[in-house]
Amino acid sequence: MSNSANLSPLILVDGSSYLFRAYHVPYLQALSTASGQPTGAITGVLNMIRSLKKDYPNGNVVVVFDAKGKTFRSDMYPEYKANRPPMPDDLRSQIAPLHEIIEAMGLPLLVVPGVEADDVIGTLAKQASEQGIETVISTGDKDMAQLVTEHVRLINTMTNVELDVDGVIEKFGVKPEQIIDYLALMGDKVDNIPGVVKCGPKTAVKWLTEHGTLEGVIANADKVKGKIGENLRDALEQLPLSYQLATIKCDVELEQTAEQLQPTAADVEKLTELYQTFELRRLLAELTGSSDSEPQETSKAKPKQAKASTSDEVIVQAVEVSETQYQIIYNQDEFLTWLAKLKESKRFAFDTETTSIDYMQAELVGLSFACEPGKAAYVPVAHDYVGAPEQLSRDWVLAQLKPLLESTEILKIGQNLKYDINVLSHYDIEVQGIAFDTMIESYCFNSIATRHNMDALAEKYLDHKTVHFEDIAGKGAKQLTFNQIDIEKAGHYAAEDADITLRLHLALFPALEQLSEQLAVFNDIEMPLLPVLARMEQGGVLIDSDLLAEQSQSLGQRLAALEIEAHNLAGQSFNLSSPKQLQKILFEDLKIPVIKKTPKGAPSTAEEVLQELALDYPLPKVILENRGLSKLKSTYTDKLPLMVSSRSGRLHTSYHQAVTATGRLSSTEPNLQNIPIRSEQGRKIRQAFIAPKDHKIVAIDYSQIELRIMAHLSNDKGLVTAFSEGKDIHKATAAEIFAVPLDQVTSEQRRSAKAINFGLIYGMSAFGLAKQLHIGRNQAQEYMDMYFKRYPGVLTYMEETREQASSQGYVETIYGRRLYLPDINARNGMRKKAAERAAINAPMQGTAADIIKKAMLAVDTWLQEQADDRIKMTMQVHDELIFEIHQDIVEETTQKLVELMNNAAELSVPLIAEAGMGDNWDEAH
DNA sequence: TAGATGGACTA
DNA sequence: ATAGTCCATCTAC
Repeated sequence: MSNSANLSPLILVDGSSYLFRAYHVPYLQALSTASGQPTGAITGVLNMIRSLKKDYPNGNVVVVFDAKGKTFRSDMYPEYKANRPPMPDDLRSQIAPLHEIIEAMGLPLLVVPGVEADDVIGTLAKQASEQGIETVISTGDKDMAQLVTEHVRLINTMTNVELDVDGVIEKFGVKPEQIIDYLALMGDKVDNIPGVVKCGPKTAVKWLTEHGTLEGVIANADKVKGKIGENLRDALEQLPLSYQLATIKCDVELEQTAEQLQPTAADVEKLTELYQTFELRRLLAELTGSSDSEPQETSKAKPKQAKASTSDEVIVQAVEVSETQYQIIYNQDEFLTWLAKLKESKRFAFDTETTSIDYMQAELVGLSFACEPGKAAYVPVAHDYVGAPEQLSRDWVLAQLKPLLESTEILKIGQNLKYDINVLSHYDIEVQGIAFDTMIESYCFNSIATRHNMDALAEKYLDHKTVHFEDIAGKGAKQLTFNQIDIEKAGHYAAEDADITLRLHLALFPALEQLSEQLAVFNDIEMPLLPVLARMEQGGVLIDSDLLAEQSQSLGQRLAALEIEAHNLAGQSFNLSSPKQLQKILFEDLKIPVIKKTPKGAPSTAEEVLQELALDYPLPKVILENRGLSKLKSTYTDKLPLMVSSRSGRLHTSYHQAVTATGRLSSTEPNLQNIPIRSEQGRKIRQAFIAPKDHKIVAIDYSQIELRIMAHLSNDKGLVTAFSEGKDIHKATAAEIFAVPLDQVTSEQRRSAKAINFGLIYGMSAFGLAKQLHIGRNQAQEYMDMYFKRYPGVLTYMEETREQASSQGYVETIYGRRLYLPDINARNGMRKKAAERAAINAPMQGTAADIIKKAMLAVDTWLQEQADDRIKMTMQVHDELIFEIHQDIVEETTQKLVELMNNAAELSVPLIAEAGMGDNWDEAH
């Protein structure tokens, strides 16, 4: 790797680019000292420097930051970076300490006024190249690609992507020396550099490939056709300026040359002090050499642990793997050797490869395993393309594996294990010992840090880019299924899946273990829930497809009639379901006044708007009815019957356990959590969710669970009392706000109170409440003031929650499930306010989610004990569980289920579940 | 053909 | 005003 000149490579760190990026990493944003000084960006940059030093042990690290104030580019072009918001205070406050730390580490630190860090880096790289010194520039900024030469490479330390000359060509499609031309053509929104309108990377590459340079493109501008050609010609005058702005200056006058910038000895005393001040415990431990004797601080006393989870950093540490050994298994001996190894290791990671992502249709094609990092095996059993080698038989392999997979002693590690469990259940294997799902580990660790699919997790936590399924199967219509993929390619992919899953577990679980409450959510709620959800998915629900077909038909007729009526009223034919066409007709042709605009600025045709317009005009009413009905038809009556499994004759959803920010489940394909209920037409769809012969549908839902949780959390005396006395809570609220006796509350007053109660759960603003109730803002504010006067405990709770969110960067449920709120201290007022509302809502919504999950566990445990196939839990809809129960035992079973749900949590107010029963879901509700 | 947009459905 | 999923349309590739 080192070059012939045998000099240490120069490692130039673009400190400012990393500082900004680290600042925006949610996981880092939550970090601060006990006294509230934010440290996330400091931590991020230091971690990055640390990993650079590890990757380039003999490298000569130099760190460069932007200086304060304007640069020569602003003189050239006053609008340069004029759009940039000022630097947020919580970032600014991290810069000086970071500089101090870097200097104490003994690393040369350059901050040169009048130019940007890029220019300093460019200058040093050029000098180094002239001396024959290899240079590596560590940056996240694509503009730096212009500096790449034979002797200068870029490394993005956050993604671990290295770019040399060929890399630049591959990534950008142009050579490094064309990068400036490329940037000039595209312009830069962020830096406010003008470019050619509508010219993105694709067009820029196309032109530069044709004409070589910006000059070439300019010379040939008159030949470019179409709108984009006009745009190019419009831009001709300012393109030279854009070129100048995009050019990194490589002749900055510096006090020291590249050669003179050498590290000095670290000032350990100063460093220690700084690390202590900023509570950078891991770095401190490394500095004082105590890292190996005490790998984790968590095994110590409790108070320390509590502190560690509020202000300290929990690091996800990946295992180092020097090389990987992935094996494809074709014969019985090799297989049995692996089997013995798995058995011996007491825990292993596995993954199934199948023909479909739909668990009801999937057929097993192969399995992969790993029990030490870097080593994994793939066992193909059903690749059937022409010329596929002979493979072990699926039945034999599964028969051998069955005892292991069903053992409660041997622990399983997987990524989205619910899928594998469902697939294997079709081969008569009931997986047990389900201990670690890496998807859920990541979710419990931080629900919003990343998506929780394997590719994303590997990139984020292992710094590893996995082979993606599309890479081996292709995409679009001609995507192959797994059985059609060449075994050698498939084998590497599949083995990597198992290996990465194991490595993710080894990285994530120890991190999770440092957060005792989240570990409990993982161990006591989420992992036990996984097989329960698998059973519900597998069991499915029964629908009456004929009834839905009838409804589709009658909806179709009504829609046709509405369409004709709408065309008549509009005086022209148009597509009723096109908001765009409707906008034109309503607001241009019919000249109806615009009430509200969409986020993009177009006049809105949303329901609330049409509702209002319907008072004065006939067309909006027709559109409204059409909208509602066509939604019902396309999403429900047409679609649901098509999704019935031919295998079971029932409808099987997928519940997702790692999607929502707050801890709720979500449901897809189909979504059973948004089946209509409000409109008359909508309820008809619920009538198609039926019980099997001799069975009843029982639906049990929690009454006002989120408000009860609010009462519990706020411990407001009035609210707790109201619930304890079993009052109609909206009515009771109305009586307080409007200062009337309970029995004199009007229905209008109750409605307002109900809106306020909902508003509270949603982190209400006077603005939002006013909109909801169609009243003035002042009036809404008066209602709120009165509410908080009557329920002061709630006000205190809200204030404390905002305060807590702001100081620690997250809020939590009563079981300690956390939601991080990266925007809680945002400078942008809108984002900050939105984060505050989420902060208010999450503890209530999330605690409700925790409680119903606990109820599901209790119910499932009881059902397993009963082992009675006349009772089945079929659906969960956030605060409601739906069952199929044989009519002979429906009464006593329902009573028992209600009791289990009522006892799922102990709050300071009663937790009440209410049951309904019927032949279909509509009747049961 | 993928992604954005605007709208509608749920708790 | 909190949290989601899914649909049709339109646009850009």
